[in-house]
Amino acid sequence: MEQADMHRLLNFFKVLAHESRLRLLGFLAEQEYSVSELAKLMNLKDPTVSHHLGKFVELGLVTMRQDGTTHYYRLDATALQRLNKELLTPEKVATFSNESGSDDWESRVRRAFIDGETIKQLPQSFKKELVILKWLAEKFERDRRYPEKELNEIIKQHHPDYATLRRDMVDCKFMARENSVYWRLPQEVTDHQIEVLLSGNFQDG
Amino acid sequence: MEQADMHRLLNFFKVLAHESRLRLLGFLAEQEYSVSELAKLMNLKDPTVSHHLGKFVELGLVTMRQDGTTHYYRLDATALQRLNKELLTPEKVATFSNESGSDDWESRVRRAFIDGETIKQLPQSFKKELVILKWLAEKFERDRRYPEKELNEIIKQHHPDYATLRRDMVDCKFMARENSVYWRLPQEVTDHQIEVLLSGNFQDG
DNA sequence: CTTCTAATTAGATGAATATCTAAATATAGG
DNA sequence: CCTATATTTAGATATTCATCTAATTAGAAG
Repeated sequence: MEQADMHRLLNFFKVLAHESRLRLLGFLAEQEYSVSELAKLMNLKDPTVSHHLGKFVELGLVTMRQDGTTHYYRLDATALQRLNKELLTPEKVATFSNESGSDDWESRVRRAFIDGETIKQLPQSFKKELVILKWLAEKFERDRRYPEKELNEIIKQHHPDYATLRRDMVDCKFMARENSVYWRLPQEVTDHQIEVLLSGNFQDG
Repeated sequence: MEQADMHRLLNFFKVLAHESRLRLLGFLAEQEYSVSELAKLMNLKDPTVSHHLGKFVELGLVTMRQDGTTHYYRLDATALQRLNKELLTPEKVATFSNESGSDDWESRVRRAFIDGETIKQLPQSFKKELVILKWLAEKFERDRRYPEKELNEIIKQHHPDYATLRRDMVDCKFMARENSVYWRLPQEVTDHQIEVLLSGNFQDG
């Protein structure tokens, strides 16, 4: 659904994104014209104009009526307004990334940076990295001790740079470590540490 | 004014008329992203994304905030709505052909005396000639200076009697002249002069 | 059926521009 | 000052598409 909308809009923009066609629309907005009339007015050849008009008709922006061998084209003004209003709302635009979603910020961050079980890339922003670390931490049971080697293996299933992630999880107190053995810390400890880290660090929202 | 509007709109469409950029907008609608984040998400190289973002910023659709070496981009949703509403009304579109007007008196005069790009004959009535002069004046860019020879050539493309037309355009202050160089005058100057000339001069309709 | 005119379709060419690589710039940290 | 990283700029290539000419289709009238 999003993709259909997006390609409809894309086509709309592509059709209107040329000077000749905008000027053509200008003529057609006043009254109806035949192909050859328009060609003379615009200093273009008939086939060129015909080609442009075809795109308009395909879009539903312009209609044609035939009289003898002459084809008269005119603008459908209601179609213009309809397209104009219906297509370009911020909510629609938000769906174009097909990483869509009407849920909260954390979900959006996860959807952006995690694909299934693999982290596509590490965010630049610390706040966003926290979301990823939180997700990663969930892969470890509480009340269990992980030798460094095992911890690395688990992280590697989600992202190759296990060293960075391991360090950051410790720094943010998602995990603790002693003698190369790691374990998950309680929620409150993590939350408190994050608050501290963020307090000097006002980034986006 | 018409032409400026039209080129603004044209640029707007050109910027939005590419799939990569629409998808980019999709991401930016949700939250802010850095260039490299977007590049990875879209499977494009950083310079490509930077290039697209530049166009958005130029349009005023997207804003950037810098943190260290990282540039965060985000959508200005109000700008989107503003552009969307302001630009694409049927009345505006009608001006793009610079053969304006639906079926008012001016349009009828033009249709009577102008065929395509050539003036079929000069009207007898001063009021009607004004319409033709106005049309002719549009063939010249504002903020540009035309040597008399070039001016003549351009007028000759529309009517053989360039001398009369040149004189009348100056008289009605469509154009000004100094040392055989001509340029288009601002709308208000022309309008004012026409009012003066017409005030003592009630001819037909 | 032939001819004339208007429009469309097909195919070729050229211009605009999306994307890439390489180089330049700017910022943070040692 | 030197290195490392994020971005931008420059320049090259490739693709998309506007426009043209030539050929085809379709209607109107002899």
